[in-house]
Formats: sequence, C-alpha cells, structure tokens
Amino acid sequence: MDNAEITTPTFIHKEVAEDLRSGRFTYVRTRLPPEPNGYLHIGHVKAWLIDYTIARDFGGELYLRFDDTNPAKEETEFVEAIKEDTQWMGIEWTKVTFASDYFDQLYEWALRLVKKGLAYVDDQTPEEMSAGRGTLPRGTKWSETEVAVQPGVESPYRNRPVEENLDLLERMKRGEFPDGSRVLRAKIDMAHPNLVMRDPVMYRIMHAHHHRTGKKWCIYPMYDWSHGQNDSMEGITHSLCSHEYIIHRPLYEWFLEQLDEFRSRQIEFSRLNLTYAMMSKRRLRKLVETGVVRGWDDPRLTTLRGLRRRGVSPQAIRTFIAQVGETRNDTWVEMSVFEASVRDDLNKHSPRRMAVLRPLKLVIDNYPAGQIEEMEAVNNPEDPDAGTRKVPFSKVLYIERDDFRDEPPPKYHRLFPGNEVRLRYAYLVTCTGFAQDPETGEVTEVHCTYDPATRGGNAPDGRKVKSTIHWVSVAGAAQAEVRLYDRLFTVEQPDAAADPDTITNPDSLEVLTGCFVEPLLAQVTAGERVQFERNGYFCADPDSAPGKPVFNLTVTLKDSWAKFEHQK
RNA sequence: UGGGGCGUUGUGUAAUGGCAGCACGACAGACUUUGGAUCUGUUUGUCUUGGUUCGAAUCCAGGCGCCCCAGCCA
Repeated sequence: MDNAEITTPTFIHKEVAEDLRSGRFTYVRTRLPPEPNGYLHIGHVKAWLIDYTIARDFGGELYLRFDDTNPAKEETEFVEAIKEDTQWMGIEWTKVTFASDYFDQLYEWALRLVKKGLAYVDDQTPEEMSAGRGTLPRGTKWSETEVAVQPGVESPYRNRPVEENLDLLERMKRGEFPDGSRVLRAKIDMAHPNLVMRDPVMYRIMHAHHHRTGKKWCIYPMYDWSHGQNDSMEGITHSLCSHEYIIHRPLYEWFLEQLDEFRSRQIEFSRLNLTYAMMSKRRLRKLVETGVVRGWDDPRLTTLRGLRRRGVSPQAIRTFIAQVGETRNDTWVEMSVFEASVRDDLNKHSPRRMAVLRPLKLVIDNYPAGQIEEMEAVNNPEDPDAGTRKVPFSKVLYIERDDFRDEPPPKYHRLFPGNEVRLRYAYLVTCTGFAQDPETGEVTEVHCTYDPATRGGNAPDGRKVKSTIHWVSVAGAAQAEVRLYDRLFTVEQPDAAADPDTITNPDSLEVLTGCFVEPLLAQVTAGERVQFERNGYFCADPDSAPGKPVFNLTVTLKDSWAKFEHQK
C-alpha cells in the first residue's frame, strides 16, 4: 500500500504517541474485530484503515480477530469473505485469530472472578433481570421516559456462596441447564448510573453448534466478557472501536483491573455515515433475500464486493477515508465526496475508449464505401506512458443519439443540420440531413460530409468547431451490454427510514443491450476499468464473455451540459 | 429523566492562545481534440451568553442543541 492517503496525524495518532512516550506501552498492536455474520461494507473500511494505519505508522502489528462469540448468527462462509475483502483492500495482517481460540482461557479467567466473589450465577428470567436493572421495557424511548432511571434491584442470587457459583457454572458449561435458564454475571454495582455496569452478563447458555468449536461449549461469552479479555490475551495495545462502545469502556477497564492482566486501551472514534448508503447488516440482508438487488456484490451496494464489481479501486476508497478524517463527531459524509475520490483515481489510471451507448447511425456520404482507415487515438491524456492505439474508421459510424438534434436547443453545439463538429481523432464533418421513420418521426440515420483535409481532427485553414463527439465504426464494432446505475435509495439516510420497502429507487438499474464499443473492448477481463469518453468510467463485469463484454457504470464524468440543460 | 459523548461554512475536516485554512458541493470565468480533462476566482463558518487575556475556535463558568445507552447482540 502506498502512503498517498496519509495526511495530518489524527487524534488517535496523538494518543498512541503519548502512550509510547509515557511508557504506558512499549510497542503497538491493533486488531480488526469483525463478527463473521455478514459482508464488509465501506463503514467497516474506515475502522479497518484506522487500525491498519496506526499499526503501520508506529511499526506495530495488526491482528485479524474474528469475534465469533455468538454461534446463532455466525457462519464460516463469512470468515473467508472477510479475509478476501480485507486483502483486496491491501490491508495486511500479521496473524488471524478467533475469539473462540480463547474460550478455554476465558473460562479460567471467569473462574478466577467467581473465586474472588466478583461473579455469580443468576437464575432470574431475562424479564426479571431487565426489570431488576431499574429500567423500562425495551423499546421505550428515552425521551418518553418521565421518571429518572432508578437504581437497580439486586438479584436474589447475587450473594450465592462461591462454591455454589463454581458448581453451577461448571454445570452450565456441561450443558445441564436449558438455554436461557441461567447466566453468569459480574458482581459490580446495581446502582451504578451507567447501566452497562449493573452486573453485566458474562456467559449465557446456548446449546448451539459453533463453526469452529462444534458442540464443545454450551455457554458462550458476551461481547463485554470476551473482547477486552481477548485484547489482553493477545497483547493488543490499542483496541480501536466505534463511538457507541464508549459507555462500555468502564467495564472494559474494570474486568482487566480485577483480573490484574495486561491492560489494553480502548479508544473510540465515530463511525462512517455516508449519505444514500445502507450499512445495516439486517437491512442489507433483506435487500439481498428479497431480490431487490442481485446479491451482496450488487454494484449498487456499498459493500466491498459491490464496490469492487462496480469498478471502484481500493486506492479510491483509501483516499476517500483519508479525506473524511477521523474524529468523535457525529457526521454525515456526502456521497459526492466519495464519488470525487473515485473519479480522481480513475481519471489518472483508466485508459480512454470510445463506446456508443444509445446508437444512431451516421453516414458520411462523400467517404469511399469499403474504405477503412486506422485512426490514432490517445489512451490517456493524463498519462503519456499509456501510449496510443488504432481505431478503425469507415463510411458508416455509430454516434450517440444525444449528440444529434434535428432542432437544436440554444447553445447546443453538437450535430444538427448545417453544423460542423469533430469526430474525435478522425475528421471534421458537417451535417447535411437526416432520415426519419415516417410512422414515429424517430430519427433513423444522420447524413454528413467530411473534409478529407482534416484527418486527425484539425483543419489546415485553422477553423474551429465547438464540439467533439465520439463514435464507433460499424465495421469492427463489438456489441456490448452496459449497466447504468443510479443511487439505490431515494432518501439520504436509508438506515433510518421507517419503512425500508418504500425508499428504493425503481430506476437504479438500467440495462442497455444494444451498445457498440470499439474493437479493443470485444475481449475484456472482469474487473478491467476504462473510461468511455465523454460519458463515464466503466468496469468489465464478471458476466462478460469473449466477444460479449458487459460493463458496469462506476461513476459518470461531470457533465456541465446536462446540468445546464436540466436547469431550464 | 440517569449516565456518556459531540458542537468550526451546505457537507466533512485543519488550526491547542496569534491572519479561521483545505477538500467536496455551489456559483462565475479561462482553456480545451472528452461541453465531461485541467486551471483560476467567488460565496458562506467557530452553537450561545458572559469571563480571563494585548489577543480566544482554543482557557474558565453558565445556557442551548444534537447523538448514544435500559439484548442472555456485537
């Protein structure tokens, strides 16, 4: 990975540097903490990049640790997908681990707390526990709550003798009790103002098959009783997480203090909110399952797989994340910022090609029939090293329907009767007329004459034209499918919409099958990125076959004419 | 309501006591063999009220606003 995205040191950099200076830590080790229950999306990438860059910038290590503490939700399938997506981002880890690797050691640590009288087995029902916490039923909005949060009520089982707790915990572990019948809780403070500290659950009983430990365990640790302990066991110095965990930090620290183990440090940052992007795993899953999108890699999704299929490069994503910065503010980043990063990257690296998406035949009446010339075209004006290529030119061409008007609106500079334009890298042509379907009035072909003295696009007499249009010669043209994408959602915050079913944009996908592309594009490999001149950046889809390319729109070029025209 | 967190332009982010800068967007212009590349310019901001100070986005005090938490999810 290059360092292009590094800008100002972030507040986390400063904290870490201070920890090193003060001697709190003598090295740096961070971790990526995915739960293997879904695919990575752009929101994860922010966290991934923070962990990655902190480790890298301080010469430290990065572990990839799967947080597989809930066998009811997690699957092996996602483990491989997450590794793959992480690698695609160019993020290198030094070690792969699983929370489940530490189940035995974690259990030993739990016994230690029980023996110290700091944890107990509670036989209350979930409802009793919730009530005892001194809170209102789940679903109650804080704003609707009129009474102050009351101190909790201690469980009747709270002061069980240590021996009894040890016995019950062992039997929970062996599977003697049904799911939900008992839990192990830390004994902290039922009157604590922070609800997280009111005797949090450490283990729950789950007779479930775990993707790595099978049937070995009948109890599984909660996040709070696993994550920090795993951090400690692995010698993670900085456990970087999103802001919502900030209220868990006192508990994170309490456990490590009571255990007298290595004290990792949790630092929180705000998660990425991107307008028009859906990040909720549950909602994404529903889109996939109900067929609103074609899969987790649908190019309209901001999953990593979706972005990859769409044609977005890892570098563009890194640049974007660097631009977004890293603070504790609650923010909404506009999609346009992301698109700008994508354009910037693609502009530098994408070879230019000509493609006609909505073809209209252009006949050059004075061009010799049967003649084919090879015109030289620049591959990338931004990159001289990209060289040139030959594009065949002939009497009959395809141009964009949009590049011809029989009755031009004001300030329209493209082709219309009597107007001269440049065919890119070819000749100046003057429109002489057009043919229409007598029934529909639809323009079926356009006629023009060319000036043989303008080969390459420049007139010896120095005359100028106001417009250059792209074209594809009928001779040699390859037919292509092009999939155009618009935003999937009609609202800026799809995760917050009350009714997710009403916010999808019915026009988010438009499939064009009769497109023509220059001969070079007949053979493409999936993932190949190009710019279709004057149109946008496109990426060859895995659905492509030899001679039958399929392209996905990554992002359009900025189009000031379209903007001008729409304003009227 | 208890606890926690956050307030710099339309959006995001710099500036840690010394000219409020940058990016995206918007607007205007230049240039152009991509009207779409490129370049230039313009516009709009320190939540509020006081205090300390020669000087405050920054320090102090009060107020206001927004976000998060009452899973045996993570």
